[in-house]
Amino acid sequence: MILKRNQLSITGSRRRILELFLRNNGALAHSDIEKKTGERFDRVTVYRTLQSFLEKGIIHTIPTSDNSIQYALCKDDCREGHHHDNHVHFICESCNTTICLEDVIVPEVKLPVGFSPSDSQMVVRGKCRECK
Amino acid sequence: MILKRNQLSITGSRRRILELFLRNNGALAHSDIEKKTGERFDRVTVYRTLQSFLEKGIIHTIPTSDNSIQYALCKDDCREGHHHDNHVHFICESCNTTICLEDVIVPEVKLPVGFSPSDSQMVVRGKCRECK
DNA sequence: TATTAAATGCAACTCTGTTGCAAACGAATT
DNA sequence: AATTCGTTTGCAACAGAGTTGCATTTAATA
Repeated sequence: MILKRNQLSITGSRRRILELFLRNNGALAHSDIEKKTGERFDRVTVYRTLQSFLEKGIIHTIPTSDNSIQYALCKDDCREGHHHDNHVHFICESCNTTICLEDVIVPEVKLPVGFSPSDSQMVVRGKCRECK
Repeated sequence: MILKRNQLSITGSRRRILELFLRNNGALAHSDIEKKTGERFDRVTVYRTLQSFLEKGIIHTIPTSDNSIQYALCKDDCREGHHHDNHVHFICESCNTTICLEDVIVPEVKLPVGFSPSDSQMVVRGKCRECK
């Protein structure tokens, strides 16, 4: 709630979707959100809400190999446009949850000559704490 | 050509698509393949061809943040189901090519207690050799 | 070259994401 | 509390990506 003061006007869908993220400590895909809000909002509204959360730096995206984008809350020190989500993401093969490992930062790698990196993503698959 | 002897019957689309991968030293998305084959094959055929290449371990997928799956040739020592594509992938922000950095292997990371990893993916964005 | 299982193309469909526009709503003001 | 104004929402319509069933064609074998 207080979070939203930062930037955006308070509307039903934004409140509801933000609450979802706060309660759920893992990443959510668009389809998860549609399901969990119980079809109370139009698909388009959900898309646009996620879009504005992204722009404001409230959430970040996690690429997955199965072509579904996952969204997760950013830490407080993320500001508009300027993300610090340089942590590793974990996808559990059993329960299929995507978890931000905030304390595990993406290691640097030495690239071949000529390549200059600007951003690195790392996704680890396996079994999570609960499913092990 | 010889590659295909390994597993699958030789058909027009498979030959054509495999050639594409061999000539193109970067990853290809489904749409790239449709374009580059000049609409000579049905969309469905392209999907099914990629599907069977994946199953046989001829190609592997690379997750990207923009929700498009990239496909790239595997090294020869990939066998059915058992992939060794533990290398870093590079996506150029200028020319938008995805490149397999075969020589850069994904580093290990220390996970929190309880998490057991089975597979790691790492994608680096930036400027490639040509665009720098 | 005849046979058979596999691969292809087509049609139809679902799912995901986008855009334009009118109606509804939130926030600030009076 | 009512008014105003810019933002947000929902709807309809659309575009693209991917899937499935089925009839036809084709590759590999004998």
